Amino acid sequence: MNDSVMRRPFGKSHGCRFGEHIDLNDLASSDIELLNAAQLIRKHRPGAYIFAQGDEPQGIYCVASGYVLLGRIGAFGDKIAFGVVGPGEIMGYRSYFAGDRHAATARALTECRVCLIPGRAMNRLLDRNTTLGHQFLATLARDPGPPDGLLLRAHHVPARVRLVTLLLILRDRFVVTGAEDSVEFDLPIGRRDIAALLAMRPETVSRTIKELEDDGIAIFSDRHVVVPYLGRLYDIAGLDRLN
Amino acid sequence: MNDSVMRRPFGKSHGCRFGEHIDLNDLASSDIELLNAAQLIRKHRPGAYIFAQGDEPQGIYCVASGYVLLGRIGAFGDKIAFGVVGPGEIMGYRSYFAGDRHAATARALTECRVCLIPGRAMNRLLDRNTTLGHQFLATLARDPGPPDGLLLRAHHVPARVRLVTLLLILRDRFVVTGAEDSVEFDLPIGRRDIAALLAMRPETVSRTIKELEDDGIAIFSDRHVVVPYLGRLYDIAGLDRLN
DNA sequence: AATCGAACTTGACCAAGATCACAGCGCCGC
DNA sequence: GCGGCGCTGTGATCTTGGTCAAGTTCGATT
Repeated sequence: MNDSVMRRPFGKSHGCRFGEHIDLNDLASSDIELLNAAQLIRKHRPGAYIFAQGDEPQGIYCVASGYVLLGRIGAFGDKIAFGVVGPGEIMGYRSYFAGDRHAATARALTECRVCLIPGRAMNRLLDRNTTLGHQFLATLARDPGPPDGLLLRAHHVPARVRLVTLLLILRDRFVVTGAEDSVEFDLPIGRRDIAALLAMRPETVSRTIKELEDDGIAIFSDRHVVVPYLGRLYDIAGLDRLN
Repeated sequence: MNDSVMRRPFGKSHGCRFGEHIDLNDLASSDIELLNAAQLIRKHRPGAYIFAQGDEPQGIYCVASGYVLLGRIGAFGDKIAFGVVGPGEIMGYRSYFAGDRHAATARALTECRVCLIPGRAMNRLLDRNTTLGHQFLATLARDPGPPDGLLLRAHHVPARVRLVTLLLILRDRFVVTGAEDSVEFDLPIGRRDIAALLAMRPETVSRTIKELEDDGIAIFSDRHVVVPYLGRLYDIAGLDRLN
């Protein structure tokens, strides 16, 4: 990758509008100077990686020109793209603010120029300027972010795994007895709501519960659940692929 | 609903910890007084609605005790629950910060006490206290939020609808010609990436494209797309159910 | 030109889960 | 008690889209 690095004055002219909801006009000129001094603009050719899943976030990226594809690799090795970022839009901010490693990979779709606002500069701006903070809150709140949790998985992951995952979540909250490796708890919701939570039909919930009972993984009496070997739940939720 | 309203001093003791990532210890005592004065605590019985999809957000809710089920009704009338909120956790903040109406419905699962921090007080706190702002940024960044967009729909919505939705999204960005009701544009990505975006297989993309062509809805030549009647795309993406 | 390979298409088959239909069952009001 | 209603379990069938296995096209490399 012969991506080149260069500096350019910050302003509306070069395309870094910072997305729809963030308006640089709200920045004081001293803030804009800070941006100018701190930003790094890089040029990428199609296919180049701008950042990759697992990387430590360096700051916030803003696409000046061209298009970028966001994707991620799920817990099961499923590759999924979930967004296209175009001129004037920002990316990478979710992981940055969360303080986690990047949950997504950004790959140049076309030739493109991307500028990076280093985290240090970003934080200084946010402390000076509460309006900018409000705008970022709004931007984050509107952006659904990378698909994760039950939902994405819902697509490729069998019903049994989804159900077991839900059991693990509810276990924490509604435990009755927690001896050794076995657990006993009460579901706060009926089959109907379980079905809704897992995006499937009540009938399928019934059948899947029966499967779990047949396999000795959990015993259900109405809303009461007994799990003899908690480890098995983790096995199923973690990586099935085998069974 | 005989949900009662009452006031209580704000502090760690009554369970309003504001979620994992937000620590009220960071607030100055004057800020805490502000919270005490502004908050409204309500008691709800199981099944009661705390807020409903489409409501105008009043502020941010914090569950003091009990459990709340979050759900939403999709564009197609599909009811889906997507989370359970327990003691010390906050909810409703996404819509509040986004400035949109609530995208979800919160229903009491058990008897519960929920306190509401009105928006006005919230904003004042945020302006005084940039640390709190950072904490909310982190909270928002970590919270996947209500499932929406292509992904949730992916589950119940047929491949054809997902593909058409993608076409509508890409149309905006890559238009070549935009006469009257017909459009012509170039896809920035290949079939493989389309498949990844829509969480399906390249084979299925091919087949679905063929269907669309057979139905005269769009004509594909490699990456070039011609849509004679744009309205039809909206029909398919908006509410199929008929076809 | 010959070949290789990547991206795409097409067809046959299969499996998971949705749908439809119906039967228990508990609960509530009368 | 009786009758209805909503939730739940069970069975039969169907549809969607994933999987596997060949082709096809096209561009790049030698």
